[in-house]
Amino acid sequence: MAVASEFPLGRVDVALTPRERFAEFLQARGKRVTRQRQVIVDHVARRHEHFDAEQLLAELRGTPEGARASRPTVYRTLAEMVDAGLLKKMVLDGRAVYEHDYGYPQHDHLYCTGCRTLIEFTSDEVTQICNAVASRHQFRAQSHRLLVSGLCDRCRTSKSRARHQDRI
Amino acid sequence: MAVASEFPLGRVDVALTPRERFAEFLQARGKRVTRQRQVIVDHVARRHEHFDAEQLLAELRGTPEGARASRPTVYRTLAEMVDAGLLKKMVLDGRAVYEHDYGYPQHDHLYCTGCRTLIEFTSDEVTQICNAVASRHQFRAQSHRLLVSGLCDRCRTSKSRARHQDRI
DNA sequence: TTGTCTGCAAACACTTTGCACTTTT
DNA sequence: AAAAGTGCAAAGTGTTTGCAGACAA
Repeated sequence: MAVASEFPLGRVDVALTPRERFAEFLQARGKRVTRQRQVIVDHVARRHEHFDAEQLLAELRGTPEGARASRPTVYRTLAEMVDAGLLKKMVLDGRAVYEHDYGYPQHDHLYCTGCRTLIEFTSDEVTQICNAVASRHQFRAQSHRLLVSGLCDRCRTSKSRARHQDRI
Repeated sequence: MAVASEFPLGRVDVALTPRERFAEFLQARGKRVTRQRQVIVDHVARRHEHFDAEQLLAELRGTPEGARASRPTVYRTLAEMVDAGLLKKMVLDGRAVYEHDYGYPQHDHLYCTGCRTLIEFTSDEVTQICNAVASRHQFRAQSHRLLVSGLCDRCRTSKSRARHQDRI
């Protein structure tokens, strides 16, 4: 059994910064480039791990007055960033989790149900299988999401075993 | 590119009926075999499609007086059935969706973002890839979930295009 | 100026919980 | 009789919305 190449994921060369790309997207839609939207893109661009809306909100609360945004605005802007192709959204344990999409290669995840850590991996084969299956069903595959859940080395050997195994 | 065998999914021979297996599970845990729990297993066993808690609840509302169960009981019992290995739970569009697990082969899904239909397919290769990736990361893979989303034939050609593409 | 955006508070959908009463064992 | 389960109403959680005032174009 062959498995596609795998490598540490990182930023790939892209023409525009996330901020620029978002501004472009907003303008194309007749939306406005507001202070809040910029604060959010910039902050998100600085992060490199997965995060959820409340986490982001909490982080913004810790920044100077002028660099904050309210809860509704955070939610609204995250949705726009997904539309803009800057972020990818997935639902885990009942809440939405975001990760960078812009300038990052397609990848999937290992999820440790013990410590709730996400680890990224890539596999071209998965994509190929998706396409093959889709065409067999007259489907046009637009994307796929593969989540392999289990226990990481640490959680497997530690006493504090996995809890949330039912909430994939 | 080779893709694993694929076949219409159906009930596989198993020793016990879902009702019996659930009773066994309950007894093993010192839980009681109540009228409501039986009503729910039986009803679920009769269904063969994917469903969510509110759907099930609505269906039970339409049955004779003695064959109903309250919302909390439905939610509690579905969780128990997942524990018992009778049902599998997945989260789609923000709500939990259940499908049979007992006596059914492992499979994955195509999801049409237009009409929100789920289509099952099997692929041994996916499982193999999961295991290979997991072991490379010192993970013990317990399960995986692969969702290929896109548009089915009908939705692709109809005018009413997909909406909810962001809520996988 | 014009129309969009923001933030507040309130509403939401889905799910879970506290508790007095009922039922299984 | 003892222990666990049920249903009701109420509380939660994460997320969305209506609307008046604030702001970008």
